[in-house]
Amino acid sequence: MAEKKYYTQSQEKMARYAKAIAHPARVFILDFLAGNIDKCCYSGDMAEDIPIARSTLSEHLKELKKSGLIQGEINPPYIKYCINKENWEEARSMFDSFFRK
Amino acid sequence: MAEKKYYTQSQEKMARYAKAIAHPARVFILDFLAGNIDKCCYSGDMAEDIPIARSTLSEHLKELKKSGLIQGEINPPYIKYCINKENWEEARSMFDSFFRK
DNA sequence: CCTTTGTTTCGTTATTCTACGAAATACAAA
DNA sequence: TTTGTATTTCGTAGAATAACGAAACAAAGG
Repeated sequence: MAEKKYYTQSQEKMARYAKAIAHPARVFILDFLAGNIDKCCYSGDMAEDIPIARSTLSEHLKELKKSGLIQGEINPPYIKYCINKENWEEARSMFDSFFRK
Repeated sequence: MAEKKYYTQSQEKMARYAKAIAHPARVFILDFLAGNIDKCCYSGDMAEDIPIARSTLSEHLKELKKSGLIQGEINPPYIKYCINKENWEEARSMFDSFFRK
């Protein structure tokens, strides 16, 4: 059944990006990765700085990947995480015009 | 018990603002209010454009108020909602520098 | 092949969120 | 005082989130 959508696609997308950022651990991770934008990082690098279970960290990374803000390149035996520049830029400009209204 | 906080106050605050924005209905409301920044709006004005129960709308407004992004002035028999300019500006600049890293 | 290393998935539990309608509140006007 | 209008709070239910440890996986090195 087609639910009646009163909000736009763009508003829905904003909400999705915001949700990805809506947890201190994920803000921390994004800050961490954004500060190393060309270097990228391994999950283990972050695990040393974040005192939560590795499995929990992994779930946060999964959430961020799902949102599109980061991407993970399998680079055995590691997985290299980076900011997804294209989506990061999209989110940046969406938040920018959102707040500029 | 002092939980070990690995994230900063600022990261926590970012997460709180993001959480407020993390629902399409609330993005819609904020767009609505931000577009009428000096005029402000009544809950009923929005209710006409948002096909959800008024009680649900009210809860979203409560969330937004709690986050500090909006404020409600009681102006009987209405309640006038507006963007809280000070916090709005704070959020704007936090997101701005967050994405600019 | 077995082990080690780095990481994710699974199973579970507790908490928080979202939504609704009914009831409550607050004030104005009749 | 009674009625009407605008809005919130309450009670409830179902869905989603967050956290953990145990188990699973995948590749490299012995």
